[in-house]
Amino acid sequence: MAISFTEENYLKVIHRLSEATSEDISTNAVAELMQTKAASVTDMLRKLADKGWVNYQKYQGVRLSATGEKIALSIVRKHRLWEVFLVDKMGFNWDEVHEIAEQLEHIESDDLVNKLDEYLGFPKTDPHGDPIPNKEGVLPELAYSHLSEIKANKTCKLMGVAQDSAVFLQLLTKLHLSLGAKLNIKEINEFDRSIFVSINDAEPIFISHEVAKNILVKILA
Amino acid sequence: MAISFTEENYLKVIHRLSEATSEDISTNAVAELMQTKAASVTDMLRKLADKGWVNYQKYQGVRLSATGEKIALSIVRKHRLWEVFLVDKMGFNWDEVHEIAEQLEHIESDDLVNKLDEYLGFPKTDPHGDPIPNKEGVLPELAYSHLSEIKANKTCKLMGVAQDSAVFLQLLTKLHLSLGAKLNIKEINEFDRSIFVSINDAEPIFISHEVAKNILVKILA
DNA sequence: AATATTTTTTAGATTAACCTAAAAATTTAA
DNA sequence: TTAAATTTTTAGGTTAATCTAAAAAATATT
Repeated sequence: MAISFTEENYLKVIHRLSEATSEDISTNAVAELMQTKAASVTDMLRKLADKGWVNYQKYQGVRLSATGEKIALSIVRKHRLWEVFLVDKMGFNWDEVHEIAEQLEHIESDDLVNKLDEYLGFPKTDPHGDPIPNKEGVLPELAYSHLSEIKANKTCKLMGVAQDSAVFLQLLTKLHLSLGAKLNIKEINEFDRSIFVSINDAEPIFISHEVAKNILVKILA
Repeated sequence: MAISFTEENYLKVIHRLSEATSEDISTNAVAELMQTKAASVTDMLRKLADKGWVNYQKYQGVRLSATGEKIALSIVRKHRLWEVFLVDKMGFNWDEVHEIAEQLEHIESDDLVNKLDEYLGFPKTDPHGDPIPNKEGVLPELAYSHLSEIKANKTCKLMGVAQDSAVFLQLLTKLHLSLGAKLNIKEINEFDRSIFVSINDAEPIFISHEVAKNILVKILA
């Protein structure tokens, strides 16, 4: 069945909200991410339900059907592969690629996506550490921790970020925090849960709790 | 001023028709290429004229304004650069890339286009031999001849095609006619203007006038 | 449990791009 | 040079996606 640009964006947004919770997704939550009004969302949810891509009962919220999930994952796959392309091949910084990938994710050609995947060397994650679904739509489970939850004196590796906003990514760049960096938690300040961290064995720097919450790490020791 | 997907396609089509003639472009001609009805074209032409992208007087046909020409050329530039990408980097055949490039040409990011241009090595033509406008929108004049106009015993080089349809390109591939091939016209048949041509000094093969008309060549000797 | 608040839906419009059918203008041909 | 044929435009609708305002349902609060 044919799918429009807008329908794809709705499925993507519902998918993204569903990752954070097992509850049904509210109309208002979708409206906020879609930057539109609740009334418009209601219309669209009815339409998506008619097409069989979501399960929706009025006043009860929405969730993706199996088909809807498949479509959403294929869009996520395209988005993340194009981000890898933009950073690795085109030389963009990680904070510049989101908007362009939002456009590229709607290009329709399975053949192209799979060739791109191969050309990029079948990457497992995008430039922000987010996992890339494979051809079958299977998302590798990465199970990372938030830097804010790591105990003092632990060593870990920066594997991803919980937020793709340009301002956040630019801040990380200024702090010399990039994917793969080795992080050693020197001290956790009781006052505001800010931390002192040594990046790649350099002099420890100060990091706010807010920043630490949005950094995903793998514990090394 | 904001431009829609559809408006871009109209400008592209008017541009393409304008290349073949210095006359004003008729509503019907646009309708045919846009695969729509004349009435819809009239609506759109009025709108494009309001935006200053075309000069249009009712019943008199349409032509691109300077601004419109600029926009059209930037779309052509994107289309052709993406075609080079698809063939050179993704490994597609020249008859498979048109539809995908029709989608990619609407991706909006000057930065990306220029980075792509550089990544591809600033190509002068796309995989069909069509010239690629530079950053400033200047189209290199290539001035090729149609194979159907070349005299017997002349040698020439296949530089492009006058048609991008998959069926035509697939036929050329079957006949071993590809960009850069050296062609030697052995004989022109008076009966139907078909010709015998040797490709890269191989045994001469038979080519119909219809095919020859759509092959662009540079005369060597 | 009744009321107040919030969320969601319905009703009715709007806009872009398209359509059909009929009218008007242009072009071709007798 | 009028009549016929063709092309183009106008008039009036349709569909997808949106909106505002008001009504209905769900949730929270006293």
